[in-house]
Amino acid sequence: MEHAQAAYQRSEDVCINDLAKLRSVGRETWEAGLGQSRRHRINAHEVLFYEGDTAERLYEVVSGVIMLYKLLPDGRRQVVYIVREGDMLGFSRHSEYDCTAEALTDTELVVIEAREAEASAQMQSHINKCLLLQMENLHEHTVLLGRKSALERVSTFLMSLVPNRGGNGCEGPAEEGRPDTRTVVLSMTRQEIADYLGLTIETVSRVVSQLKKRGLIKVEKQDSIHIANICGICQLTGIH
Amino acid sequence: MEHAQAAYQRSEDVCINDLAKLRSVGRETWEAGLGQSRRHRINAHEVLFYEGDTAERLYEVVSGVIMLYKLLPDGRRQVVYIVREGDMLGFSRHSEYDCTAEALTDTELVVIEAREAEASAQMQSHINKCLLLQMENLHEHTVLLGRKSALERVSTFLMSLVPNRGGNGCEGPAEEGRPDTRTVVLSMTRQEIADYLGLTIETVSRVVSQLKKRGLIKVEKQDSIHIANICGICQLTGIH
DNA sequence: TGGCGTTTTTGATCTAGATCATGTCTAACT
DNA sequence: AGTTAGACATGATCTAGATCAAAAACGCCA
Repeated sequence: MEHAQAAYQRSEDVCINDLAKLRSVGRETWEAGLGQSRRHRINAHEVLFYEGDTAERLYEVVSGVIMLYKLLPDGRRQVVYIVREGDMLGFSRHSEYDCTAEALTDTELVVIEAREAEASAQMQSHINKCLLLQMENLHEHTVLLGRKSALERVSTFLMSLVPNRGGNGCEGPAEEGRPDTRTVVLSMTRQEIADYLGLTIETVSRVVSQLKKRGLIKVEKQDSIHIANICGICQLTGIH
Repeated sequence: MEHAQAAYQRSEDVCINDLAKLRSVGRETWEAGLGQSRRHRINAHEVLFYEGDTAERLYEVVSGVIMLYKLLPDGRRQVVYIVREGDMLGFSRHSEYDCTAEALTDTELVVIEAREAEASAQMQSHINKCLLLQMENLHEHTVLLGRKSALERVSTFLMSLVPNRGGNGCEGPAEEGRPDTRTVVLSMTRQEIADYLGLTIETVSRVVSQLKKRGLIKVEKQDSIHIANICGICQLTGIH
């Protein structure tokens, strides 16, 4: 299973929860088929829509990162999904969004009117592929939240930022001797990471410190982590 | 938001994470359009497919309950979804199932060849609706796993078995004076519930005992719980 | 109806991670 | 370069839920 889908992920810089396959039926294809396709830009920390808003539009992320979260009435927050380039958001089963969508970075989006999306078969097929991707990612994240330790959660999160590595389609380290290394940009604060991983900010911070002390990572900027030993982190994700 | 979808849920015995709307484009409609549509029956605790199996078929649950779960290599298990009547399973982004599907009760299924499903527009639309439903349920469950206490998790689980109550579309108790009461069938062992809620079997058992002591529920059989005060349980779900 | 394996409940103890409390770093301004 | 507010790290303590260990209840078949 580990290497089963390597064929889909040969391109370059494809993350685990990423989109090589989506791209093959991506924007270029369906955008032409739409009557009008508008673009929209939002800045980091702006809200695109709130949970409960009337769901009239879908969005595809052209560049940037968006988080979807839900709040409990007492203020507890859970980030339920991270939407990256090529992925979509704004799906709704009835008339309202079930999550709030907030930009983690400056973001460029394609706006798709829900009415129009329903009419286009190509669009429907694209939506379908995005939904299947999101389902798989959510299943994986459910395991993380239900059964993994803090160390495993943070390690899994770091691995999810390394293209072509960890979980399905892992290519293993490059040839012998090459350093098994990569710098990843988090584009999330410790609080946002905590709310994504079902932890507190302090626990996230402590795990990061522990990985640093073990020499597995180096914190370059708050937002940017150099992974000194990718396989080492991967061993801590709980999937081995 | 609370009462927004009441219109969809008027029929009778429709659970929160249930399917009033799906039924309107349900089996009757698309089954006729398929070349052949086979039925399949499996017994409680039989496995329909394993994680990693080649994904050639979709299934719709006609009667019974199926759980989808994932295992970590050391044996930890997380139940990621419960598939009930009218809902579908067997979705896959590439060639393999990402979860194991095991029957909780004796189950009757409609079998749909993946190739055929792709060809039928009606089927596609039905699949799409199921995916949207599952996404919403997964988002909700993500909040439960990431942020809710054991008491809140078990209460939420119980409420999910009460038709038309809890969360969206809650109708509130019947008229004044009517007992706010219902017997629900779990169709899951304590271990399966624990693996669904991200708890241990002992914690589930203790919370159930606590609810019993508080007079909110009565355990009729191991598998069957009488909720003596539905609103009382709902108050414990964390969503108020 | 009685025996037995399985599931569930209950109790005692332990611990990972939360919570509470400071201290330190960073980055954006003067 | 110096100031400052927000983000991050670290330390001390607490606790919800896990773990370990029996006991009790269930349900099944002879």
